[in-house]
Amino acid sequence: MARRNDHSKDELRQLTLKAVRDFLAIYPPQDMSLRKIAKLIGYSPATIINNFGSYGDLLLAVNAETLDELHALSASAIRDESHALDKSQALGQNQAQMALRKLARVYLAYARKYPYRWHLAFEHRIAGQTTLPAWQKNRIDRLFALFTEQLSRTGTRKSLQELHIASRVAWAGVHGICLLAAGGGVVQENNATGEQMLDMFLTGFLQTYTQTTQTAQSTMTPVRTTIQL
Amino acid sequence: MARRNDHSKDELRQLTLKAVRDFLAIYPPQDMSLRKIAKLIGYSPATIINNFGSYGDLLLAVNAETLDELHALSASAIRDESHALDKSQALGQNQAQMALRKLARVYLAYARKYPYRWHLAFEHRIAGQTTLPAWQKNRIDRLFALFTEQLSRTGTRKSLQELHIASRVAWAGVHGICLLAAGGGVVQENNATGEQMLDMFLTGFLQTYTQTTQTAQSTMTPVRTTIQL
DNA sequence: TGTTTTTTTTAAACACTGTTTTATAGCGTC
DNA sequence: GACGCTATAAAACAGTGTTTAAAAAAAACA
Repeated sequence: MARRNDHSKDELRQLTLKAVRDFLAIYPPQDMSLRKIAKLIGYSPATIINNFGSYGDLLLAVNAETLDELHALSASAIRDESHALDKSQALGQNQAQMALRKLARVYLAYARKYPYRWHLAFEHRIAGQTTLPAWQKNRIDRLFALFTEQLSRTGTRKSLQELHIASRVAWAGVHGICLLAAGGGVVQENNATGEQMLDMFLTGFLQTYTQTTQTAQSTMTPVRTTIQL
Repeated sequence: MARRNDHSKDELRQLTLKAVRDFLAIYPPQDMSLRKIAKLIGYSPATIINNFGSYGDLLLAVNAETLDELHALSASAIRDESHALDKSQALGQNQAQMALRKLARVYLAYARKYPYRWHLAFEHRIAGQTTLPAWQKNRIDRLFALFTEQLSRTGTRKSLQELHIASRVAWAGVHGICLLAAGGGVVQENNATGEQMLDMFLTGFLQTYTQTTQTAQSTMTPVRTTIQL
């Protein structure tokens, strides 16, 4: 009915986001609803919509937080690795490889610690929206960039295109393994640990990536035509 | 109100499943609803629920179809590859590697052709259900088994545990890349083609997998402690 | 100070959703 | 023909996100 002035616009935003975070710490996204969050913060559903635009936009804001947090953790983990100089074989290449492994482990640890929020961030699609907003896409790209940076530091000469593809492959592999290891999805793996899978993947990937030079593409499989089902 | 006897129980099941398939050929899963499907087949919502148990169970049935179709296509693609004897170097190992590459391409082609159904099959979780039914889990395991089979045919001696992990890694990599290449999700990649990414992934994975023997695990990264965030 | 304007908030209405209940129309059986 | 059984759906229910309209408090202005 009337204005309350209990919280400022920004305070209410933070209050709402925290409520969602707390909810997703216990319950999966499909159990969440606008009205439940509204009740949790003691405001009406319409108030949340006024502040975020829509329920979908609220989820998008939560996802932005999640991606930011994941990025921050990843970046700091890499920074730690870069600063700790490996005395046994003080080579930037190996530092880069170690950084990539650490990156992968941070991903896995995050997906395990916040499974619902992690899941929501990577699979939520807005109802009518076919493409997600630019500020969200930038956050995804920033995550990719972490992989690209470290791969470029491995010392192997690659074309920009190859580097681009390699970073996507690295990310996709890590993501797929996290999906399997962190559960929450349809597929789930219990017999193999996520760490084992990540190690096997990165060992194979990095070994071939660092030994193959730009010009010697002959070790790569020849291009084939797309399969028609 | 009254019984119509237009279709038998099984006919109605097939009719409903086809309606869902047709719907998902055009519109994404989040636009679908029980009532829309009911209207599409000319029956009431309650009739569908009587036949499938719930809307969630209907989706589960659709997913079963999807997984069956994907399995059938994969299996036949592998069979073709196994029968076509490679005359240049008629070795089972390379046949297995080629089969794995073909497997990956079938996955990608399927995810591209039926993005919405593919997405639904791998990310749909029933609301209250924490674990999916056994008959569905078996279908997922059957997909993994295709990877396990081919990996075991590469001729490299591995422990059962290692083979198990490797098949999961292979699947996860392929899945992650399909997620990226087939779109539909939050992340999407346009600059790199799915085929390029699959080739790079499998080349790296298979090269290391086939060269590393069971006893020589020294090339693998030493086990580390789990990261605490 | 009193009045107007603006802003914040919500209650209520709306159009949906999946599900349950209840009633009924048709079929097979005696 | 009367009986039960079964398939079907209409209606009711509890929930969803969103829009509309109204009201009250704060801010701006006189």
